[in-house]
Amino acid sequence: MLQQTRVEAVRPYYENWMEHFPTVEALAAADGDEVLRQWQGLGYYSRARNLHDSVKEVVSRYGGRIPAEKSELLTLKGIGDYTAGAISSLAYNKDETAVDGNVLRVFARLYGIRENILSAKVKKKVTELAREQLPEGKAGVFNEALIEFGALLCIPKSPKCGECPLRHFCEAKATGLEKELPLRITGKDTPTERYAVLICRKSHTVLIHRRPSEGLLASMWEFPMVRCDQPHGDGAGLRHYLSGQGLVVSVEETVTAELKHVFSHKKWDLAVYEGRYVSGELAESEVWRWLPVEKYAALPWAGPHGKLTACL
DNA sequence: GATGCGTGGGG
DNA sequence: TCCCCAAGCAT
Repeated sequence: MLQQTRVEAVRPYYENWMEHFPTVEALAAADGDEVLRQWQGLGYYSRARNLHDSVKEVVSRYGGRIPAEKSELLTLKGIGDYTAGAISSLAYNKDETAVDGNVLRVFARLYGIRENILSAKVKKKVTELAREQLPEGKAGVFNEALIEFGALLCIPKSPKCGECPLRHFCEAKATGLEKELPLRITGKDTPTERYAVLICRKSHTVLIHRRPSEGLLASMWEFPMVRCDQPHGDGAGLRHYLSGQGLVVSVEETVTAELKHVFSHKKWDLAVYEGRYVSGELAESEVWRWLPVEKYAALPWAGPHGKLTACL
């Protein structure tokens, strides 16, 4: 859960998770959709699938005990160099490094590394430095201290150098680069897309759609959507077409407040998706479903849609 | 090596 | 309001 995610964001999910799946056996036996549902809203949903797969592997291959050896941990889905090192050192006190974003930042400043910390080259260099410093038999507390140090003191912006016990040894501080380092050079920025969401009601059911098992928000359920920032996926044109059919449909953009307003009216019954007419005759399938309102809570919902189910 | 993959909080 | 970015991994 903590991979690329803040502790504050994880905490409530972790607490809830441990109540639902208190043991590896319980998680291994759980239904995949239920696992995804408990992860709903946390992001990076492949982590949930990987964790489920790995825990099943731990039960079937390792008798329910998570391996201590890094080489074995690395064979599990969703466990890479950092997580393998963290489990091996923190849980079993093996002499392994655990270089995460915090440790990269700390070493970049401490050693004045003026290179992109997102590169494999710097990651390798920092791992070597950490390996040299690693106190034999104390890797667990050492790694945790490094990580906590980065999370609490040597923070990304405005590091707390005044309280730092290492301020007299820090290359970045000595050269006045403590706010410039570490260097993070990313690629091109992510383009924005706009979608219209359709709320389509038929008696006491609502039309929903399951996303593909790979890619963005994989396997999550959502309300039907159409691009509304390009000519061939125009939400306004869609509304016009549908009203010409004598149908009552709502087409709104993905703004939570607007969708709450849409839900409050409860009078829609049909929709169009990707230019194809979808009617009450639409057969239920793995992908499309007319879902009774009371069953919403049982499914994993994509992004903002998950927060709307309470409105139904 | 570069890119896709979420979400929410803080400056 | 906008931008940055947070205990990475898979492809």
